[in-house]
Amino acid sequence: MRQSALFTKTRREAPKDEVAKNAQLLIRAGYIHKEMAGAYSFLPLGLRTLDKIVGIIREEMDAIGGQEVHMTALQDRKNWEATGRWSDEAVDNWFKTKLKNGNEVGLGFTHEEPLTALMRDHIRSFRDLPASIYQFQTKFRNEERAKSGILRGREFLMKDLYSFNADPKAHEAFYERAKQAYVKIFERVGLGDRTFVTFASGGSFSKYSHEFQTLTDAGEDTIYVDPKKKIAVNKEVLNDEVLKDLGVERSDLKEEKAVEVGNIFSLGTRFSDALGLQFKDAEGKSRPVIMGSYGIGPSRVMGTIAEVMADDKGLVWPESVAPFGIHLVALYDEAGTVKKAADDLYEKLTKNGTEVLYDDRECSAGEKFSDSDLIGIPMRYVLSEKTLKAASIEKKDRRTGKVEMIGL
RNA sequence: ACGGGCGUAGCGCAGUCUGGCAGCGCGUCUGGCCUGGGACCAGAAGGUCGUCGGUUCAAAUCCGACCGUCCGUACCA
Repeated sequence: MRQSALFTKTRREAPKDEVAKNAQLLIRAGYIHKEMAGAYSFLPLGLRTLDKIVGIIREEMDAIGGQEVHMTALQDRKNWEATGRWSDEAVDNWFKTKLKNGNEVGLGFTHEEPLTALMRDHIRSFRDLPASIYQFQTKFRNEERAKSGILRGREFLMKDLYSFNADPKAHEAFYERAKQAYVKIFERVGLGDRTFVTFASGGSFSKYSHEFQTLTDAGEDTIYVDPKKKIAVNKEVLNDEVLKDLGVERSDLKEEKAVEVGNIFSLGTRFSDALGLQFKDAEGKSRPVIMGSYGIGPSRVMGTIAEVMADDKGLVWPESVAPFGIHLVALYDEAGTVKKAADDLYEKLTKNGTEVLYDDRECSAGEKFSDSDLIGIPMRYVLSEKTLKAASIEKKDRRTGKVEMIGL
């Protein structure tokens, strides 16, 4: 991509209505645009990064047998009335709207109800199990107060997978695989070191659920981390019994602020009972399907990476999610020699399948460098009169700042 | 939902206390000069001072309501 053609512009200052670091940097660098409080559009750079995160999650979900679907955001109230989650008393952050005929519909904040209802058409027998279905979906939550940029919006992207098993044992086995897939996802997007499997309240069907919490002061959750065992406990459930269950000592725990980037939990038969999702077992007996739910917000993950990896100059993306692999910065000379060499290099790299953002703009070196730092592509190649004389390219690592000269 | 802050050019702000010509910086456009860290010089364009109402000879400025937005607290299946 030639930067002169990229429609987004960087800006020197953050808009005054953003305090959250992730939103400030992502807006300044031209990744996102704020539409209103808690609702952000993704621009070309931002969409590329979001798509990389989505791609990683998709690979890991497919690897554990997940099948992707795309459900509707509009929700039929009858599924939600069946589980008692339609009323505003039960769920206080519904977005609801009306059809022309006056019937009320909702905008989905999660999809247990409609998917359970959908699966009734496709699960009849134990032979139809197990199944695990997932989607990437825009979710709507009518938060009383949006905050923290893309870490907590009213509209956001969510990957939600739901598992369907014949018995608790099969469910537990899948749950464990999903947990490991999540660990892998957070490693791959560059958050592995600071993301902890965190024990949280389990609801009525299991003792615990598991949250994936990334350490950052920008987070809203307080967790207690055992760094040696690489596990954590959410403050909400911290007590002696839990400590005993997990085999950790209170003295080993450190209090930390964290953002919940993922959450998995067992649903038991709550939804299958309420919506009548049953199957015939080998003896011909009808039994409810055992379910689980597994969520990750890709947009929140993106904000979290921005939050924890950035430095004072701007964003710093891990290679796996960066919008481009190389930022080619050309410092043009009068004669046009640098321009020709840079154009050639850009063509060559692009043909090889390398994703290159080529700064071919007619502006000062300082501006190009500042923009490059702000945008945060992991590797910067500089081509100038100076480097051409040595028939070389200056290669700089955005994260470490390490510079080396490589042959052109 | 409660408490607090903010709303003036595309962006960041001053001006509001004490009513009296709509300002500055960045960005944009023109021309010049530059070209390894957001350079410099000259010129130009750009405004419903959030909205509605009130007070006044006169309102960005005072009063009221509303809207938007941020922070904190509460909430977060």
